[in-house]
Amino acid sequence: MDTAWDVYLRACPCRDVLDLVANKWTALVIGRLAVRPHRFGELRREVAGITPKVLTQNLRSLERDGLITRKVYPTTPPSVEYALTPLGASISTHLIALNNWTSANFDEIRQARQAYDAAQEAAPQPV
Amino acid sequence: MDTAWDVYLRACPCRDVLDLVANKWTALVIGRLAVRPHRFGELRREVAGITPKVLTQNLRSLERDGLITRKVYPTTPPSVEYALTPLGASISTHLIALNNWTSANFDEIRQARQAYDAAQEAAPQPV
DNA sequence: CTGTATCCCGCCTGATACTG
DNA sequence: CAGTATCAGGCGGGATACAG
Repeated sequence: MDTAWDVYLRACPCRDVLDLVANKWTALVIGRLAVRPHRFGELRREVAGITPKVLTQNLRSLERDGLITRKVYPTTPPSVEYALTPLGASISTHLIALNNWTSANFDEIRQARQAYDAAQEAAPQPV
Repeated sequence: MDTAWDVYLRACPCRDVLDLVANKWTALVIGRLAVRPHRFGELRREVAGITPKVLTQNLRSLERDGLITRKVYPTTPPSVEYALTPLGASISTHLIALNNWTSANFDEIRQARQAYDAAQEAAPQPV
């Protein structure tokens, strides 16, 4: 077939890592785990707004990629602890750097957007 | 309403930047522009597999965020040049760092995936 | 507590064709 | 050359309910 996707993968090895941070939640989850190991319920609460299904999906994916570990404690109320692996910790650094960049440049981006939008409204194309 | 999305935005200012790298192409485009300014057609060729529509969308979004500039030269065959702004250049650094991380750890991730998948197949849950 | 099962929906993406 | 228009599809995400 040689679809656009194939071409794309060939062109960019960074695809995988991008996919890692490309979804809405994983970066958040990693950010939480970078602080300390967390249990499922803790993540569920701290990563506010995430549904259990999606949280599970993310956790599984991260586990599969070797970025986090999943440790089950066979206690009567079952408890599971998720923690960053060294690999996960090493990428969390970059994620945090990216986050810092955002914090530092957020205002500038917001202003750029406002300016852009204002310019658009000022000279709208006739319908 | 207070949807999950609202909660999410409240919880994570990094959302915006994540959205920036969250889609399939923007990081690629920025990567290209980090090398040198490009014209539309050049990007279209170098970012192999992207369709003009999606490329336009990405470019517009990036422009709106103040990460790239769009300069139109009113030549007879119209030509448009896209280039990184200082802001765009500064984030490209992090994107490249992330890319380097991937290159460095790609094998490890691949192995983790294979190991995980093998373990899953070895002990599949009965249907 | 830690998930799983279902169904639904919207967005991003893509293919193709067309225009200034 | 540099886009825009239109239509369709897939995939991730979301809500709710249920289970071990």
